[in-house]
Amino acid sequence: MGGATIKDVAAAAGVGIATVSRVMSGSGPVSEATRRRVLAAAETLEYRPSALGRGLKTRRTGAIGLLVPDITDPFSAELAAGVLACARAQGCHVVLDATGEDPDVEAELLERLAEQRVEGVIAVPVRRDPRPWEALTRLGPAVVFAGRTVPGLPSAPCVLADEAGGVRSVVEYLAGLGHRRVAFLGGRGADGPAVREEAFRATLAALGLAVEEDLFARARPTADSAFAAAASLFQRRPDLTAVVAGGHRLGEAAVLAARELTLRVPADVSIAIVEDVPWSELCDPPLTAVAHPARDLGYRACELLLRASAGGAARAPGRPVVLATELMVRASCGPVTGSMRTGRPR
Amino acid sequence: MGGATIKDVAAAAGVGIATVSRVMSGSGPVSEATRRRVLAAAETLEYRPSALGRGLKTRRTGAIGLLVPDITDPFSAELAAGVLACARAQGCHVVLDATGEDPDVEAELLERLAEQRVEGVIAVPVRRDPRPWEALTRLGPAVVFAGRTVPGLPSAPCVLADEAGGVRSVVEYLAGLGHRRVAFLGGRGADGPAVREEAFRATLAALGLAVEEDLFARARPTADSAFAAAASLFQRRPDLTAVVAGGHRLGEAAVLAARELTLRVPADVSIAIVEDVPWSELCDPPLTAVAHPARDLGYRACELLLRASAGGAARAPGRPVVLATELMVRASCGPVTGSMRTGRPR
DNA sequence: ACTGGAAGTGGAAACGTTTCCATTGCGGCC
DNA sequence: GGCCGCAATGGAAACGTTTCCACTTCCAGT
Repeated sequence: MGGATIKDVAAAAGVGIATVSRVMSGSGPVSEATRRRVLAAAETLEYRPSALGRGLKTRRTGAIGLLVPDITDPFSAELAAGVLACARAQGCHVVLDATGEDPDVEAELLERLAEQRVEGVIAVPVRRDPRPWEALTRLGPAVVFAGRTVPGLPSAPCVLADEAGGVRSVVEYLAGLGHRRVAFLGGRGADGPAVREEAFRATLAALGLAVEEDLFARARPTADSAFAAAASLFQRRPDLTAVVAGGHRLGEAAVLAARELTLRVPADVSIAIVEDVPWSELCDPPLTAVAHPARDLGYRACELLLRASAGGAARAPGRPVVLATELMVRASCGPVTGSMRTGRPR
Repeated sequence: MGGATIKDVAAAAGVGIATVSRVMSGSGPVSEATRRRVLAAAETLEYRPSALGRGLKTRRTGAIGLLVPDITDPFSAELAAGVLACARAQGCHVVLDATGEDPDVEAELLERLAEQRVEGVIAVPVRRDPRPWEALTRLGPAVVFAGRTVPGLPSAPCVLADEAGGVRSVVEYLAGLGHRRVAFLGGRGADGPAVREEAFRATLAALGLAVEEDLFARARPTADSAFAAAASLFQRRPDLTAVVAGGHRLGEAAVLAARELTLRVPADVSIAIVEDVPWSELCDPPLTAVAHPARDLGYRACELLLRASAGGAARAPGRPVVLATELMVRASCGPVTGSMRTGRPR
């Protein structure tokens, strides 16, 4: 019942275990007759080579660790789908875990993955501290960051979305529609990467628009906090004509808050969000959004990882791989009109 | 560089490997002084016990395979989150894979998991054929089905949502609002489990409502097909007053088709969907839906699995665990009024 | 016919653990 | 004052594989 071993197969086929191994892995020279006998025996005994024994001997497990903040989040899920696709194609398997944006959980999961002797780890990192990552690398596994970087590790291989470009494109789009008072709804803490807010400010400046601190709102990463931030923003600045939400949770909050305050979108206020989600086109009106290539990010991260763990030390330090974002123009942003909210009468 | 082994630690601490093993696993009696020396040595050498060596010896890997159709789907993702939560609490890790609703992929992934010597598999099964599952069980791993069953395996442990109850509750709700001509938008093939359509028919019958075949539409599992099915349904039966979508993809299609045909929801037609999704409340109007306890399903499936693989043969055949669904009443369903579409004039 | 080499095969070591068993002190009990 | 038993420890076998090496055929080339 405990599963047949290579010895059982060897005995059943009347050959040595080395020969069985050669047949199963297709490595050495084996006569056709022997191969058939071995295969038949393996079939009969329902033999499945043990990845444990093999891994122990070859020091290769074919395991990849994947650490995302929350598999329930569409970004994480798409990323995971990309990793799975690439891993499967390369004959690897993926050990998934969720950090919940908690640095301590992240550190513990890294320990576990190290024990599992994964060949590499793909992570959307939480911890700003580079040491756990350095420690893991020293232990063996390659590490590739996806979607975010760790400040202290500028040379670590990573695959990123072009956040700055995405934010720039949406701000330029809004400016082109005539918007001058554009608010930014950002995250506080680990959630909303500050990179989006930075890019927002930079684009405003580049376009020669005023940067009013009053038009920035920040929320903690809970639905309530996001809603409160959005609502208070709308009430504080009745003259704003557009808002960019720096994350899909924040986008939800903006939509809900606008609806609560009976603001018409886009007649009264334009809304754009930075992380596109499947439901943007189901909203009424459909939401204009910056789409991240999450699946590609995952696929590329996995490619990079496998190349790194195969190539060994020969790998170059490597610039970050940056994948383009795409502005999905839908219906939630409109031109500024004279009749807009508290804008000056035409 | 290849990582320190238990021997290295033993040498560094001046003890035998057995003692190191006892310290690391906290099993046997070890003097406090020795324990400290060993721990210090392990720390210095950055020793991480190898799960490979341990697994080989103990025949326990702590690995759980998780097979979902598509990790990108909210149901799968929530299920996975539940499994992860339970697995982590029990010190297990999860090997994730996506079947893409393809029976052959599913079979191949099962082979791989068997080689990995997972202790069990949690699966949203695709294949109607019970044999691959029986074969896997014979090899050792326990199997728990989640969300669906395999027709040929009535006694296999499984954790299900109360699909029938959910459908019944939404149909009764619609009937209570005065709806008499309620359409059902279902899936064809593996996607839309026929169990929902069956429950729909049964409830109609129980309520004494006519079951008109003309009010059933079926779509292949693509967005285009779903949209086409929904649109043609609305056009074919302008007199229908409500539609139940038997899946969230189909619900999307219904919403989009209604919008395309400029039907007002719920004034012209009421829409309800069977699988709740995060964006139902963001829709305008928010969608009434039957919510599945996907995360609990995953958690319970994992509990069941671990109990089965621990208890060994002592496990009872076990009735399926059925978890309640919940009708989330939102705004997309309204009472039937005389002015409704092509209903008789008041 | 003899030899060099290749094809085909089996034995045995090694991978890193856990665990059984044996060994050594040692204190307490009769 | 011996003896029993327990705490503390180390040695060695076993888990299932891969792979190096050695060995036997057998064939082609001389």
